[in-house]
Amino acid sequence: MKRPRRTPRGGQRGRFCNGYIADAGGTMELTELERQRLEKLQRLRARGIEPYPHRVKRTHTIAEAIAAFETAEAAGEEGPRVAVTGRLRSMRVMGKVTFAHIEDGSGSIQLFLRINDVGEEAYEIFKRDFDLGDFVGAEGSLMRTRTGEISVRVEQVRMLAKAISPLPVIKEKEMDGKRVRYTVFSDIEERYRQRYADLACNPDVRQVFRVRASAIKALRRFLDEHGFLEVETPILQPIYGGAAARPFVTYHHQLHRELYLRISDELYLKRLLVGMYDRVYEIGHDFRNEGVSHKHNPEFTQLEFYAAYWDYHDVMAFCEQMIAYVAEEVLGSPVIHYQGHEIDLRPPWRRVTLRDVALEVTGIDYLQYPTAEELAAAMQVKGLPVKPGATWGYLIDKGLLGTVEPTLIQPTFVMDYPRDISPLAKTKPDDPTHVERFEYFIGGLEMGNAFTELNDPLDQEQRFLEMKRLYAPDDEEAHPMDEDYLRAMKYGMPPNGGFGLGVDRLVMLLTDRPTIREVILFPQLRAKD
RNA sequence: GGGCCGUUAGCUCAGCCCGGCAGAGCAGGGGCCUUUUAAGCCCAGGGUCGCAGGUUCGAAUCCUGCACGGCCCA
Repeated sequence: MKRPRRTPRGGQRGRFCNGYIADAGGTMELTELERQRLEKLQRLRARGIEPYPHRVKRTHTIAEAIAAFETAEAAGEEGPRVAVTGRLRSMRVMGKVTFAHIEDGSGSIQLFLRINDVGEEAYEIFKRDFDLGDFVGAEGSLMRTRTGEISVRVEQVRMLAKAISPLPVIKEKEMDGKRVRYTVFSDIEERYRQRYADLACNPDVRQVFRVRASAIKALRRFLDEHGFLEVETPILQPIYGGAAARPFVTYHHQLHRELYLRISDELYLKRLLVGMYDRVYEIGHDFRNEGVSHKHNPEFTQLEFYAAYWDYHDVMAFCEQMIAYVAEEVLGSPVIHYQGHEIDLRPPWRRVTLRDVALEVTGIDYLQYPTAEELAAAMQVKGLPVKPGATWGYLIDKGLLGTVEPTLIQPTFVMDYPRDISPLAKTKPDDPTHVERFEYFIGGLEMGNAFTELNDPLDQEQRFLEMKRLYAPDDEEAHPMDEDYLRAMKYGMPPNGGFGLGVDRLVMLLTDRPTIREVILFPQLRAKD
């Protein structure tokens, strides 16, 4: 929250020395450095130079300018004349000649300004009133300097947008072909709170979100090419469902009713199968009212798809192809590196039942302990975490699988889950205590969840009723009864396989980031103050 | 929810153990410098030491609480 002015102008010392950005009663407090820049801005205006002009002359992006020079050079021609624009990144003033770098979205280029070329007045203004971080335009011919760097021999330089606040300055140097950085903006909290500043001075962060965008594009392309229809379903829902999670609640004033922010897309997407779309998918945000951690953000991006006439084996085969395709498209290889591990995403992935992998890692065969009490006791003997009052399925899911999860580095399908934690999945034909469900893990992270979807309305109704019995009445993680969903299913839902993917986690994997906040542009943070 | 660590200049950090004038580099200001690239040299400036209490003649430093963040555990 902006605070009102604390003390009258003039008597203050320190960080917020001079109050406000304007005398007109603005509320932006200024630092010493900001005040100096504001003075420069006012000096520009006093000379009739608009620091925020409406229109810009630009003939080339910086990358285009460099390419144009190289073409001309190869043909033995003079360097072409260009007008380029960008953020001022460095300035080396050496008396009557100044070197600077500007950067745009395509790259950076050196400016070479001589007092003889730009004129005395313009040169002095540039030296005195232009700062690192300002957006500027430069016009002139391209050339190589004595050290061989392609540069603009500037004839005209213009202010395009004055920066009042100083960005952290990045200094870097080429050493053995590698870039060594000497100053950085690395305070994690401030990087997230001021992501714009993080992006403005950390090119590797910009790259993360480029990878993110191309991963999502690749997912879409793969699904589109396989006959899936992209749809949009409600985010505001009268009944939440499709996952075990606590929802966010909001209120519609005109309708006088509470609505929930969706925790998954599942029940609406499956309604569409009733409506005769064979293959549908949605990529969007789900919201879960839970704690934040290195792998959880309350708002996250999920891909879900549903395919009629598939079972979970078909989904597995499709999943491993899709993920390998995305890695190949985005990184150029299906073999990736995550947190020091080399991970091979090429199909086929390992397939193992939950029972077997839990036994392998924890030494507990949960079928030997058919009640929650027995299982909890066995887990305690092994020193595994046990939540008091947890159901049998919950113990298996959070306790056993939670222990297994970090060990699953290479892509792994963990199959066949207990029925009571999977109210929307079809039971196994030969084992009514388990369902045809899998979760898949890569790099020690759970990436998603899928099943042969339950399409028997009578069974589905039983499952909803069981949830009511198994969970405490106030447990919001219990799956609520959804009458309209049952009504849809009663019209006939084709057999189908469904699939979910945590897109943020996939991006973590592809960008080798250990925390979800590194791959979400504006992650949720506590309010400061 | 618990444990540990962090919060000092615009940025990155030292100082804290053992209390005694708040420091460095970069950035910014003034000066010199017409091919530099972490440009260089000279000069001067910049701080509510996260916030609130306590101990003390005296607290960035010791103690307590709180806030925010990080790591680990639940």
